[in-house]
Amino acid sequence: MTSPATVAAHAAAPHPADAATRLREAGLRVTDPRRAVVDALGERPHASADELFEIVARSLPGTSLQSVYNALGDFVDAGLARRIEPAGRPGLFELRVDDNHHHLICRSCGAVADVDCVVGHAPCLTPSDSHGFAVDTAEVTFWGLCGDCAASGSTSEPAQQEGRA
Amino acid sequence: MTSPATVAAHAAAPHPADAATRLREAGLRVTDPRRAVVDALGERPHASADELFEIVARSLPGTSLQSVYNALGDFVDAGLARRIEPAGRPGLFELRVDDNHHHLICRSCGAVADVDCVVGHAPCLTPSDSHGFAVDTAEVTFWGLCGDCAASGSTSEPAQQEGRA
DNA sequence: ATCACTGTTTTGAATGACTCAAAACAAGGC
DNA sequence: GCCTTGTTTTGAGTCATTCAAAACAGTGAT
Repeated sequence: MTSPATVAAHAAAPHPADAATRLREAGLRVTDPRRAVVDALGERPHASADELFEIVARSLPGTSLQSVYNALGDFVDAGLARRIEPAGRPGLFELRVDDNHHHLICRSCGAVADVDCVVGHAPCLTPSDSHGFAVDTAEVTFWGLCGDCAASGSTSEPAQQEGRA
Repeated sequence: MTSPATVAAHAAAPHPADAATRLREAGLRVTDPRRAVVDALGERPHASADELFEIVARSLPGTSLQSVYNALGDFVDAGLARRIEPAGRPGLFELRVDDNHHHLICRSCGAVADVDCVVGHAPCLTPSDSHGFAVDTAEVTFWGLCGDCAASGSTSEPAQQEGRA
């Protein structure tokens, strides 16, 4: 975590670079588990460590859950991934880090969808009274029911389901 | 008490009623632990179950942490309290439930302050693309440094500190 | 290509914040 | 004051995550 070269100027690849390149650009060593985690994140945005672990297990059996946690922690530190923590749910990870977007979460099934922030940059909203705080981020989470759950009566199980548009 | 000056059209007492009354009004049985928890919540908004347990222990030793959790859960179910869950921190409870206000949280010491409303571009409060979701709530959390932490160099310990209202 | 240096992975255990369950107990209506 | 039903206690269990030490593997220099 104490990498001398702090934030490598990740010159924001114009298109999804492959895992190894992304890792190198973020100043991280390229290892099999890390590559697999990056790929898993690409395959499934908004996945929990556990879900990523399962995906990784398919392409790289023998990888430990701890390694997935390590990789994710390193990614977040290196600015390669972002972690969101919806109330009452395990943390979720995503690769979209360069824009200030928000999330839409289904109360019933937990599906998550991205919402673009028109403002784009960090504090897109400002409190009416900031109580002396120096605010740097406004985190916005929209709660509701996804189309499927609204259709099926909202009483569904918290089955894991990705909010595909 | 107070002069019944204007017609209080709303059922809820316009000013902080005492614990027992609040409990009864919420349809809950009045017990010592519950009364103590309501009082603790009044004394310290945005406290965790653990903190409330410590406060309760002063006025009512022998109360178990589990009872505090039970009480808080019942309060939330009864609409007497609200629970917020800032990323990376234990859940916090507050008695302000009748308005949809937001929160300002100090990254350094964890102080929390209430924000009545928010100003900014409308699209930030109503998703630009709701991906088929039926949205019912927009939760906004502002992250930053409170005045004290900003002054003392931001590198302070996560010492528990309440953002005085 | 090989080495050493240092970061990474694995294994196993530990933690914090809750939740579940059963038995003892008490609030509130009759 | 009794009875029913909800509440509190005690104790154990869970989940997501973190800590730590030893084995291991990238990477830049040789």
